[in-house]
Amino acid sequence: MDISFNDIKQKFQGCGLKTTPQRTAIYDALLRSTAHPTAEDLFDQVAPQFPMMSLNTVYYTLGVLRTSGLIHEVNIGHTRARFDANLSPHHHLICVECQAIVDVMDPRLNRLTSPAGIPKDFEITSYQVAFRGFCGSCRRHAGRSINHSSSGLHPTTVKGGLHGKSS
Amino acid sequence: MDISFNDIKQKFQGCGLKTTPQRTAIYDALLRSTAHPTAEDLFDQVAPQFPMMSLNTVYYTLGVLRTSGLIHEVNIGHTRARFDANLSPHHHLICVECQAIVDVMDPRLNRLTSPAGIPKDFEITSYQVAFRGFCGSCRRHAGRSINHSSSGLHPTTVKGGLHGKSS
DNA sequence: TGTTAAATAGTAATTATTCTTAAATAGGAA
DNA sequence: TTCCTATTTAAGAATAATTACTATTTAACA
Repeated sequence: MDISFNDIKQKFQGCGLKTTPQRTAIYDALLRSTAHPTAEDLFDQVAPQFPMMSLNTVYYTLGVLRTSGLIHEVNIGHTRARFDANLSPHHHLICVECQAIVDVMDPRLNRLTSPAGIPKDFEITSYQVAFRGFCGSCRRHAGRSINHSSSGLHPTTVKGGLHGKSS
Repeated sequence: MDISFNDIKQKFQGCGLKTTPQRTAIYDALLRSTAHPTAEDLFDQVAPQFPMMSLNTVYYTLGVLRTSGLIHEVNIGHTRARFDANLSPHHHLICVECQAIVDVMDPRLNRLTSPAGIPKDFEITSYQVAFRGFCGSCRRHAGRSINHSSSGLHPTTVKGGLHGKSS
């Protein structure tokens, strides 16, 4: 996920965006991260290089990048927006304790077929699976043992498909 | 999805909750709805019966019901929380234009298996698929024709499983 | 190099939600 | 049935995240 300044400049130009130092730094920070940072996370990360920068600029920049399709907004809970520069189709694993978001790149999840029983005139343009649970450190901290049956998930990966046995 | 006052009373008692008129009305309104209303939606719906009620009570009540496991909070975007009294496992279809949320009950979606490539110590407790797109009325209003290929979804439902052909 | 539309930074405003507190009340005990 | 108490309600204040407004600055193009 390494990218040069010129790559970023080209992407910005391709979207008709000016290449400013702040914008470049924010987008670069997001490209380097897999943690799905908040606007404030990015501000904290970039602010040392730009002592005059305002949090507002981060929000504005993220809005522009999102509108241009260079980044995605990921929402887990309604408290704050999280951002992601990984545009390849993927899904998320969310720790309900510490709110960590981990990318799930299993390509089989990208082959779901249209669900049954939905309005015929609804046009689906994308979908995402959000897996929720407890990350390792939160689980250990709480003294939880793993109990896969509670998820409704099959404990092991089934070769060749995402479905379990028909019930 | 019809439920009597005594059913509600029993559910509240089972969770150690007092059966107050406001709480009953809020939960009843949520049970009758499939629109995944916001706290304010519910307030508007219930307020005529309780002119003195405050929005605060709705928030408090929804918090109590959620903690008791009687309702779920559904988040689409970070702007506001939406609520759902439908506890049976299901998924959602979200209109990115008008923010409508439609339940997707296709049982095949409840049989996904553990995704590959995730940390071994992460315990998944649940998952949900969020399908995004344009509902009929928003699509017609914007003059969009249906283009299923943009979703990565197979246009037709494949009998017997959720996966498409292996590529 | 000059021009201009876009971007930045600072401040204020807005929105959704939570906190605090006092009064009211449901539900169990006497 | 009446009393007691913890819970619930309502009202207003407070908070957190985000957006709006505006003057200044700057990147990109001519």
